[in-house]
Amino acid sequence: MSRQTGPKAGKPEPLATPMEDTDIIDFEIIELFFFAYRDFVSDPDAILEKSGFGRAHHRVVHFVNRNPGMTVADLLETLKITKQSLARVLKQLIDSGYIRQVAGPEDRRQRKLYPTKSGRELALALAEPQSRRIERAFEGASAEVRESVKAFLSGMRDRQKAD
Amino acid sequence: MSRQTGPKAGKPEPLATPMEDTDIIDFEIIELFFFAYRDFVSDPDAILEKSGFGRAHHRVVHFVNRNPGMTVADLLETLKITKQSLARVLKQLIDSGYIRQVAGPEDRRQRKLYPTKSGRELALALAEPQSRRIERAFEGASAEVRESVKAFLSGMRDRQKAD
DNA sequence: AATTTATGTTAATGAGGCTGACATATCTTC
DNA sequence: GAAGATATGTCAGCCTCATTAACATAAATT
Repeated sequence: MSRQTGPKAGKPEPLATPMEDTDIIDFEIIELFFFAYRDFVSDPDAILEKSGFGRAHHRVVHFVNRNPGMTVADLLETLKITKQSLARVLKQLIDSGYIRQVAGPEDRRQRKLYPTKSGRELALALAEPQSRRIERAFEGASAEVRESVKAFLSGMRDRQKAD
Repeated sequence: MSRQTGPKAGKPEPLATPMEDTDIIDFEIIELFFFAYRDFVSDPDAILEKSGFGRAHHRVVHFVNRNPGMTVADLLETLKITKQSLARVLKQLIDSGYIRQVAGPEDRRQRKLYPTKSGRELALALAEPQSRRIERAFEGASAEVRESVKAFLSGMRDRQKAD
């Protein structure tokens, strides 16, 4: 006797059929994206935990290395977090000697952010396994395929709001 | 007078040159992937906060809908989290009537997980904006391009450990 | 009968977000 | 020059979602 007693049973019946791709919903790519990102961030996570840092530190180190001289406001805009959230992480990176602040030459209220030498090294060390993973995922792919993937990833972003 | 006083200055000099793509490091795709995922999860996040749920609930609802009858152990393996982390989230989803548990027909220690009708509806509602975003990113792409992107995302995953 | 397995539960901890409120220095505007 | 706006920093408290550790229970296996 299973519980398949029909719609008369007191409790709502559980649904046994899997949710499949439909005309409108592409579950396959949703899942691929989830797994890809989960594993993509696991490499740097493993490196970071040795220094007592986390994912948040990684993001800050990455963007400051990519855009030296960016301000705190720039970073908040990029990461889409609040300044209170950033503060703790940024303070730790500055105290640990990975990032330095310099007052803006024009506007002295600004704090322009720069990596130190060890900050640059950390960013490279974190990017290295991620880059190897990307290379592996592209194994033998043509330049056209690489461009298609970049176009796809770029298309996944929010369109910037007109201000 | 800048601080460009050369290597003799007391403190380590900040590095002003941006970190560019090299032969070995592909920063461009690393960043594209970060932004794409950040925005990809922002759609369901906005829906979930209305019901007081979070990202963790989304993941559970999604996978139970995709694989009805999966066990708690299956889910832990898929999400790569601990059972204590899963417990709270799963309990809330069961109490709210989105997921049901049924003792395994062969092994009665198992709890097989199924979506209810409203659980199915929730999963679809969460997937819908993500799927629209994917469609937008693929706008006018050929079937070959879609396959290439899927192959790329799939290649980004960890290789499964042989047991 | 003893052990292993699948699951559940409780308690303490930590990372990394959030809001709100307020402080300070500096730039802009009247 | 005073007033206001802006960029940043800081304090306090809260939330979600993850962690480890320890223990409980029921059911399967040996």
